[in-house]
Amino acid sequence: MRKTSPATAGRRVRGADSDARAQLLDAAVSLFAERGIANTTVARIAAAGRVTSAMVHYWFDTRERLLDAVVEERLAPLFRTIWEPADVEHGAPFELVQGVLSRMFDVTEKQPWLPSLWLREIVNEGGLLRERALRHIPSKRVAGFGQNIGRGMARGEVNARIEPMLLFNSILALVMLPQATSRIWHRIHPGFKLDRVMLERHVSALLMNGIAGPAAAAPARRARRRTP
Amino acid sequence: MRKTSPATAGRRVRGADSDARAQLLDAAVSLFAERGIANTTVARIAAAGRVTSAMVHYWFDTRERLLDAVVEERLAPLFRTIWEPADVEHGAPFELVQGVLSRMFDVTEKQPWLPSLWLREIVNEGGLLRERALRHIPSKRVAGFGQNIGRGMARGEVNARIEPMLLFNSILALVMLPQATSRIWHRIHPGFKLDRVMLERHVSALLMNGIAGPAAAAPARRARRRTP
Amino acid sequence: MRKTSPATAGRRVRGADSDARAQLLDAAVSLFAERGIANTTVARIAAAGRVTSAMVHYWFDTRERLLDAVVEERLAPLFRTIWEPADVEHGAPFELVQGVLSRMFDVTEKQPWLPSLWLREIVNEGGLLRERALRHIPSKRVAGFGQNIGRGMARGEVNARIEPMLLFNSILALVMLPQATSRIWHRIHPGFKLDRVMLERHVSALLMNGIAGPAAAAPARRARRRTP
Amino acid sequence: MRKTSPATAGRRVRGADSDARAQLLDAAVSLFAERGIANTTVARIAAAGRVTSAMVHYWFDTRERLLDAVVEERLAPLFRTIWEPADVEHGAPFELVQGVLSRMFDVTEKQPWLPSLWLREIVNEGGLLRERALRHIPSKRVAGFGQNIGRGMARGEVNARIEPMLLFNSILALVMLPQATSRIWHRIHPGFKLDRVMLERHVSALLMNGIAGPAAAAPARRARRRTP
DNA sequence: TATGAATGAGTCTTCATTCAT
DNA sequence: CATGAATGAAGACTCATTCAT
Repeated sequence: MRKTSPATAGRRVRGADSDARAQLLDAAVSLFAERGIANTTVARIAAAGRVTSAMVHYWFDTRERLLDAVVEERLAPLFRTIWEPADVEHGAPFELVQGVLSRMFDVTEKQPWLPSLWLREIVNEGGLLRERALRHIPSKRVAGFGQNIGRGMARGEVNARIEPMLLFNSILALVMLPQATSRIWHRIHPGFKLDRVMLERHVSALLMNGIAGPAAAAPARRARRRTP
Repeated sequence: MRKTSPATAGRRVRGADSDARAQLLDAAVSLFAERGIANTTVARIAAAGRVTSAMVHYWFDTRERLLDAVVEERLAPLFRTIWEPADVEHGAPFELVQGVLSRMFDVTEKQPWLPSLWLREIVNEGGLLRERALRHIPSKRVAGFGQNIGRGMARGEVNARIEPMLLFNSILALVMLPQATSRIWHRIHPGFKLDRVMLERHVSALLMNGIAGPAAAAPARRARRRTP
Repeated sequence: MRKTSPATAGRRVRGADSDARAQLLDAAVSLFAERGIANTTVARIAAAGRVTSAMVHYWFDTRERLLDAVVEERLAPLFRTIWEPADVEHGAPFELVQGVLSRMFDVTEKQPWLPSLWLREIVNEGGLLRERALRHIPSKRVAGFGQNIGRGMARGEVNARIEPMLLFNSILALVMLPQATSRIWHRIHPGFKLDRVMLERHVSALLMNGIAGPAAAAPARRARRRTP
Repeated sequence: MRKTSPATAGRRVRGADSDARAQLLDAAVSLFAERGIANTTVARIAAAGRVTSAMVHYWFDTRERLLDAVVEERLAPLFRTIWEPADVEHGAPFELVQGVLSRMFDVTEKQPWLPSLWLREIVNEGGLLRERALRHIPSKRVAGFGQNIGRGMARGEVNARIEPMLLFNSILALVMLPQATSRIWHRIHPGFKLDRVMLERHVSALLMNGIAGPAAAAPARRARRRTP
């Protein structure tokens, strides 16, 4: 028997009810980021949303479907925000990187739970959202991003020692890890305060210089170096 | 009232038993890396070690103590390997970075489970080994590493736009994330094969150029490029 | 403190609502027969009646009272139909049996859910309607039926090897079981189609000959035996 | 992860452990007969076996597998006992019926839970063991039984008004229903005591005379009918 | 050392029931 | 009449842990 419930019926749009649902999704997403999915019970999510766990099942049917909803309604839109504006076909490598980078910072500024979730539950081994999220990651664009960098490298604009296919991974790492781990660094560097501006400058400096590299900085020399 | 068992008695009994114990630790560490600690039951670890879960309790008493053992006997030595040779007081920034970097690669080559565990269970929010591991992380050295970079920056050797306190985090990210997430990238870039040499070159290129920065890399050259 | 609702107020309000109520009772009775009472949720009954489960409670207050209603409004009338015309005091055994038999067939033809419900939920051990239904079963008549057969046996009209008190049970069994189990027999005898005429002939043949017995089958002989 | 447990490991034969398992199966089978499967919780079965419900899962893994075990280890052997000795190819109809009949009585005498279970959970609509049990019912033999009766009828040995395909159903009904419903008849006929001898005589009388029919009761006439 | 049997506490899920609207 | 939202009380199942052997 399929019950008549928001979980299965066509989604409703009117305010009140989506509120409860949305609040639960928010609670879920925060807790998942803080404690990990496997370590977060339905009851805890319910408590964070000031309802009983029966209500979580009322809105999402099962824990698994709650995970589906998290991916489809919270993560997928962010992936789109990051990737849709990227023109991996024609964009210049540096602008492409810069664009992805700043959109990632925009997104994580508003959704502070994202870094932790992305690292632990999506890309890391055994991440509990991996399969689900993969369907919403624009694989072609991500691959296209790598190829774009590769073309830039072939044209001598990009540091030849980096690996184009790994670049996005590196960006992800540089942007997300500090944000997913900020608490532990406070312990190691007491008094240290991470903010977006500082982090963005740091990452941008590392990446942009890293990509450019000595070769790109003086393409002439490389030719010369080879000719003697 | 506490039973006499290897878990509580003085460690290192004789050859045979340390074997069983060591095998269980290996199994645990692999499974934790593959699936996450919260998602790995004692029974599963036991099965991977070809024993019953009662034996896991015989050797480690409780699940919590097993986590202690993982940190103390598997992680702590690796931390020492990475950090002990680092002379954060007197070393030159670039050599320091290079050293840490290559030791991290050495270590992860032999312990492929390390990256996933490090990211998910140690540094990430809610990591289940965080507190335990923190006691074994040489906080002073890590902080000293940042200060060393900071001094390098003051001397104009290091790109002024990076953030010294964040540098080790960035190194960790660049070295570990690709290794903790390799399977998902195979899906996005089919046929792509990650190996140590490639990764080390990539990370090294990004980092070294990134740290050096335009000014430090060849300040004269940039001027030239602009003048023509 | 009890709310004003059709469930508690005097029954029979007006056309429209009794319709909804009657539909729910029909749905309930069908589902109970198909799947068993313990295996049928209020929500499922509601769905079958195209309403919400809250409406089931509106009409019947609780699940238990719904069972009461099923017995009182659906089963009891059928019991009366079957038993009221039976004159267990003066009727002749064969006619009595024949009468009960054909009324059972009449009733089950119109209410195909009856056999399953009767067997599983009324007479079988642990039947969930047993207590409720017992109040509506004309025990005296059923007992009287047995006694009537007993008298017939004493008069030599009825096979002496049968047990009068068991006869109604046997009738019930022969009439109801095939109808409550028709689907499984289709599987064993593919192509077999059970219809009322066939079943009634079969049951009647078994019973009538069975009751009559060898003696009754040749009354002439018995008469002769007596006359000499 | 598959746990190492009796539920999945190859069955053990040594006394002690099978004991606990067998006791639980016994408890299950009794409770299912008394109260119906849908109305019997795992905890209740556990309590009847003087253990916790975790132990039921230890031995049977899931409730569903417990049902499998009930069918395979308790019901299937009884089906075999009843059907294996039946020679539906060559046996004479009356002997065949007599044989099946007495084996059914033998079996139900030792397993008093059988009738209720058989009627409610196997043959009745929505019986929770139907699919499982069907795999162990020797359909060919049951069908062959009907055909045997049919051939007897063609030879004029069997009452032509009965339906051969329905005969086994009728036997089942006559044998099982009284046993599955004995408690309710005590209420209707106070002081009535059902015992095997009485029931067997009754059923046998009904059936044997029923099958034989008027013709068989006076074989002379049949001969005559054929001669003209 | 090693195991099988056992358990208590917790987790997900279902369901009858209530109630404001 | 009718519903959607909400809940408490079960019920199935899992798991770390214990213990006699």
